[in-house]
Amino acid sequence: MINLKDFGIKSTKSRKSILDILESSDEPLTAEDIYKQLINEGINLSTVYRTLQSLNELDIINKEIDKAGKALYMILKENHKHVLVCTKCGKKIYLKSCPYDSINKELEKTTGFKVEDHNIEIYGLCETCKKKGVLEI
Amino acid sequence: MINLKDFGIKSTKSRKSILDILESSDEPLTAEDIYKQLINEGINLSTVYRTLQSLNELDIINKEIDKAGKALYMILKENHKHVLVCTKCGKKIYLKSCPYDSINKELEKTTGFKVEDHNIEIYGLCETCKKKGVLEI
DNA sequence: CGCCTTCTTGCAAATTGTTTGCATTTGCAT
DNA sequence: ATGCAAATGCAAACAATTTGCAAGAAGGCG
Repeated sequence: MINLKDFGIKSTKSRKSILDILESSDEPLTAEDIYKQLINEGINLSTVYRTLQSLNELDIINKEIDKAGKALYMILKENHKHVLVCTKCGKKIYLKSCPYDSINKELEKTTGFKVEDHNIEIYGLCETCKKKGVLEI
Repeated sequence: MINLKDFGIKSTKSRKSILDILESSDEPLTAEDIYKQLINEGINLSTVYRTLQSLNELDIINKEIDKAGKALYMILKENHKHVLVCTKCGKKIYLKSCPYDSINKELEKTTGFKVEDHNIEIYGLCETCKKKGVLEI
């Protein structure tokens, strides 16, 4: 469990709750998602946004923008940067490691580009939908 | 040059202008970008948005969301789906083909996931910035 | 060519997600 | 415990995008 004081910001009830939610979720969450889980604690939506911004600046969480333009936030452990997205049922399979590392080295040679980081979303059919697909034709 | 009637929508002056701009740009554009290039033609911003939505639904253009949450649109020729992004100067190098195709086959075997499509952004340093970086240390 | 229906447009107002100003409250170093 | 800087709530501001509606244009058909 992260201690926010170590990061130079005050450890408040709101922040701890928000961090808690992020730490226990294995899916990226929107500000709204988090806010809804906190209505009973009386935490303001602005506070959620401001906290998420702080956590992001401190590199405790990661911020990305989804296809609809909404911001998604998730804890930075080993980051889920490689995702298989099923185009039929929407299921996401998060990969633990990058299957492309070897190719990246080759890419560096051929383009002269030094690879530092990357995000990959692969679209396709999960095992279930793949099977169903065959039956439906 | 695309004929919009073939796609089942009316070919209006506004739409032709917007399509023209998209066709002659090799960079993704925001609705605002396009709108600014059309102020002298008196085209409304809503029209730009509505046209972009139609073109996107017809798969004539591609829509993606940038880090700031703004929508970027670009013509779908051979789609620039593989991009090297320089984290220093922001330069983008669009790759013509996917360097990972071989690995995707392997991925299909190990995860049972049928790969249909993917988007890749690779972050790093372009050749120029890579050299500068070394000197600055 | 002109008419008619249907699709498009302009305009202004609404929506959505996110940010900000300010007065009040809270954490926490001393 | 006390004081000050940092954090919060609230309401209002914002920016990007969407929508309702009335007016205007496209293009199929006679």
